Amino acid sequence: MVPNKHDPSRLERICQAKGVKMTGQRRLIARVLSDSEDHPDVEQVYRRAFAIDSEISMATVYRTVRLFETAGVIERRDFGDGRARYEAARGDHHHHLIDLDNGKVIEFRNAELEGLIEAVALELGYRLEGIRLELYGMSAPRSAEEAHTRTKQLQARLAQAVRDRRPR
Amino acid sequence: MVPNKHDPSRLERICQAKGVKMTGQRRLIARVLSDSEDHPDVEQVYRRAFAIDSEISMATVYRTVRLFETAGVIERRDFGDGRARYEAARGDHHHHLIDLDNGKVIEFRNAELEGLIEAVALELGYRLEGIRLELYGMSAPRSAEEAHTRTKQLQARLAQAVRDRRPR
DNA sequence: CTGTAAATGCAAATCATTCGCAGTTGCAGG
DNA sequence: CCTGCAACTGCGAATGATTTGCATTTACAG
Repeated sequence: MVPNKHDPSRLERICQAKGVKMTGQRRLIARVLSDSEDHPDVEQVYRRAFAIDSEISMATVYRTVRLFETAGVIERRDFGDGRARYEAARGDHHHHLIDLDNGKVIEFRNAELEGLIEAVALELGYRLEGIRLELYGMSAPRSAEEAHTRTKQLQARLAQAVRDRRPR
Repeated sequence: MVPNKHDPSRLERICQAKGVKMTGQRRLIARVLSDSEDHPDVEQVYRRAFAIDSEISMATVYRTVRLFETAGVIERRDFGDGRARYEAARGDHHHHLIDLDNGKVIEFRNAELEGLIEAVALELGYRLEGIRLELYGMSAPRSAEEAHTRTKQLQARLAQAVRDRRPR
């Protein structure tokens, strides 16, 4: 029932346009990344691809993801947990806010902020080539009660973190 | 000539105040980090410590640096080159601008910027707990000529980077 | 001075990622 | 539709940073 000439995923089309040679597994990875709305690490990409077609290896995922990145088709992210995350490259620069409660990643953009950052770089005598901005925050509580609960949770979390370090 | 009761380094004093148990190698590492004005990685810390007293192992440096970090005495940095850097924790938050020409790290601070960032977080419904901001830039050329040279260098650099990926 | 918990050194183990190599495949040119 | 070869893939072994197990040493309270 699956059409032989499957319609290419968004990223596959972009690869095509950029002249990146496509193969079965590259198409698959392109599709997985096109369909992902989050920031999967390589293993997640591998698992999602494997679920569709088990004819793929980690090595190829690593190679392909690297290829796509240097081709500018996807972007690498590093949220400080020791493994690379990827997301489809969109035209805009956006930044990330990581929710310390649940690890969720919220994307945002702000022209004023960007302008100011560029100005700061210029002031230091530099032409800005890249920004890496991540915010870490707790979703603001609506009530004092909620705030209290949250504070206790945070304390517990921090104590735990101190105990077994090396966040996963 | 070295006094037996050596005067404690700044970080050693802070550890003391925080109740971190000190030993010979911890004192040594505290001194090395106190004296470092840059952002050494673990191997550099090890080398600098080893140069003073070879009675120290990498494992201990790793463990101590981890200990100091969780105690809030030093801060871990990650400039995206795959190894952790450390610097003594100062009271202020500051950010880093990495010079793409020579890898030098410039520190800066900007209240306006920080305020704006906090506002952005708030706007998203979050209380800001941490910021990670790194700028990557090329030192701005003073002349058109210099600009041209620089552009060519950049192109060569980029081409090279594309070729052998994995920045060191 | 002594006992014990904590710290250290060493080497082996982990973890994410890359690489070597032999076998497979995509596809330009016939 | 065939051919040939460069490019691609899978596998497992190699890397590089960091952590850990364990036997030994050390700090220091009693």
